[in-house]
Amino acid sequence: MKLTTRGRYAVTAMLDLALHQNEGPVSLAEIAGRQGISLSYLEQIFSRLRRSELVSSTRGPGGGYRLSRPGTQISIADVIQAVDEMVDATRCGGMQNCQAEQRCLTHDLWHDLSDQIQDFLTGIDLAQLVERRSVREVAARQDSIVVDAPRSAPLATLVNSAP
Amino acid sequence: MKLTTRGRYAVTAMLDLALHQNEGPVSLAEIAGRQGISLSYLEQIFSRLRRSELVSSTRGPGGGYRLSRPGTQISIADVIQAVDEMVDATRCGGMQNCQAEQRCLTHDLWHDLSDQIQDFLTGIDLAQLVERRSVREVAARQDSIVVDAPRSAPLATLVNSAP
DNA sequence: TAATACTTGACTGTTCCAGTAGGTTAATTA
DNA sequence: TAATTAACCTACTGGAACAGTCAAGTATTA
Repeated sequence: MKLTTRGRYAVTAMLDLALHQNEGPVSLAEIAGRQGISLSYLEQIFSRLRRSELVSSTRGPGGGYRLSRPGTQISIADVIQAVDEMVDATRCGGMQNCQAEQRCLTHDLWHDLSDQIQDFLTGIDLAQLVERRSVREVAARQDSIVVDAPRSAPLATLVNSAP
Repeated sequence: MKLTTRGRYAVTAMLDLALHQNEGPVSLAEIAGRQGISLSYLEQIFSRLRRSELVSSTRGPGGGYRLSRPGTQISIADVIQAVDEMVDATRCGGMQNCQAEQRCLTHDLWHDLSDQIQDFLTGIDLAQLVERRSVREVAARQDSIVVDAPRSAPLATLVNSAP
């Protein structure tokens, strides 16, 4: 089974992206600030998300990331699969060589469980999450608070309007 | 999320126990031999299963373990919970302090996923597993091969023949 | 050209799983 | 009573992978 902080961060960050997409490209520093995730770690995560073509990036000032397709077409399973390996509860990873090259006693059980999880995560997309009341509530709270982002403290662009 | 080899071993061993219960107490050496699990590791696992009162033991020659209640009353969730910590997909472990002492953006999502998994694992008990064709097939295969389980090197004896 | 911001890769500390090793205690059998 | 069997317990270890850091590079825009 694979479901780690990295996967959770990835979904959270993608959801943040979906929430702020209308404002143009979203920089990782913004996401890091809002969601309380290490910027450097986010960079690693988005490198994988980009390779899986879930996001596209624009460089330079004012640049950042955006979803590469509508939120209705990005499932939670897509996101997790991009950053963690496939969610799979079997030991053999679906192969049937769990015990001495043969199927182990509980192979089918874990296989069924994997399907269960997979179906659940495939059945939810980013657009659905954005609509949820609980998500909107937390998002509103986060937007009302300005948090500073680490690294070289490029605070100016977040807080100040005048140079 | 917590679903490791230990949890899988525990379920497999408990299922083995359920399958051979009618023959009296089952020793860990037998289970280790049949299921290809290290004996020492099994001892650790059964120590937890015993503390959770899922199995009871008798010492001495002819001793071993038996289920402490009917297989219909032991769910897979019970077993996994006994050896791994609670299966929980949230980071905060159900508390709502995932981000700066507040609920994080995706808290509810992971909570729902946890429920999903929990329901699935709670809905299956050992007796049901015993009845499954796929289980009976593998069990028959395992019973037809007599393996002796030495203290160390459990896998080597399964594969190699003596020179 | 300078500033911005994405990109990449190497590196590190920590945790925890999976497994090993050795011993002790209790019950049975000879 | 001694030897055998098997549960019971504690400590230790190698390795993997996660979570996170650091630093240098490259592309884009003002």
